[in-house]
Amino acid sequence: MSQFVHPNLNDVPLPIVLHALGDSVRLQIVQNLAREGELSCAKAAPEQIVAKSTRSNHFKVLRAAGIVRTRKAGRIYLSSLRREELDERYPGVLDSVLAAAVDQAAD
Amino acid sequence: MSQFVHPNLNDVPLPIVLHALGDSVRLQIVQNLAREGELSCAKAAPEQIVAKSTRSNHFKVLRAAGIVRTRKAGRIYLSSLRREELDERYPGVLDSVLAAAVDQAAD
DNA sequence: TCTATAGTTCAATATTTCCGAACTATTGAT
DNA sequence: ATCAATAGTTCGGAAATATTGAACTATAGA
Repeated sequence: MSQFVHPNLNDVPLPIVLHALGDSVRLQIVQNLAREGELSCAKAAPEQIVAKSTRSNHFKVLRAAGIVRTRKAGRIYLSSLRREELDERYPGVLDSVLAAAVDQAAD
Repeated sequence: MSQFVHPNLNDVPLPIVLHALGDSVRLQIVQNLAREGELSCAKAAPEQIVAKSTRSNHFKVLRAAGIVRTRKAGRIYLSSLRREELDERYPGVLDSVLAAAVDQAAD
């Protein structure tokens, strides 16, 4: 049903962004999107890790934080990072987080 | 009782750091410490905002995330940012967060 | 049209966070 | 020495969040 709401980044306070990034599953999703570009929910966060409904909720959190944009393509939902926008609003934050996350990846 | 535990930053995963920063009260504490240097708990986070016990817990979270170091001085506990260490472990993260937080401050 | 797939929503449970109350330790005054 | 005040911690329960399975929606393909 719902076509998703993607907030204007000016309306997203910094703690919301950091909170969204401050979860290992979501951070992994963000990393995957950074590495691979647009991905389906399933590919961005394999279901072994969390239940399908939890995963869906993680994407909701990421969207609400302005970190991810999701569009529907057939029966799939493709998400991608809002990199430039985010970098304009909060310069360096996403970049440094992604750089820091690189050496943590355990897959 | 407890003399505080301050983890080695190598033992602190990135999501823990981001989670600690992803709360408006804690972020404000961090900003205050960045601006003023070493501060007592009370000065870093005035009690009007949250209960004393909550504030105490926020500091515990910040310590566990390796963001803050606390030492006892008389009946006061002085906390300060672990800036250099944090910057060595996660370059740019704290700096960009502090820079981004500046224009958000509402006091 | 029937079945499978991808994801959402909902309601219940599990986990976290927040708070007040009781406690510890230190200081300063009497 | 004792008493009162201050700064913070710890604890247990209440409030808020997160996670999950089950039921649902929508699309695609046979």
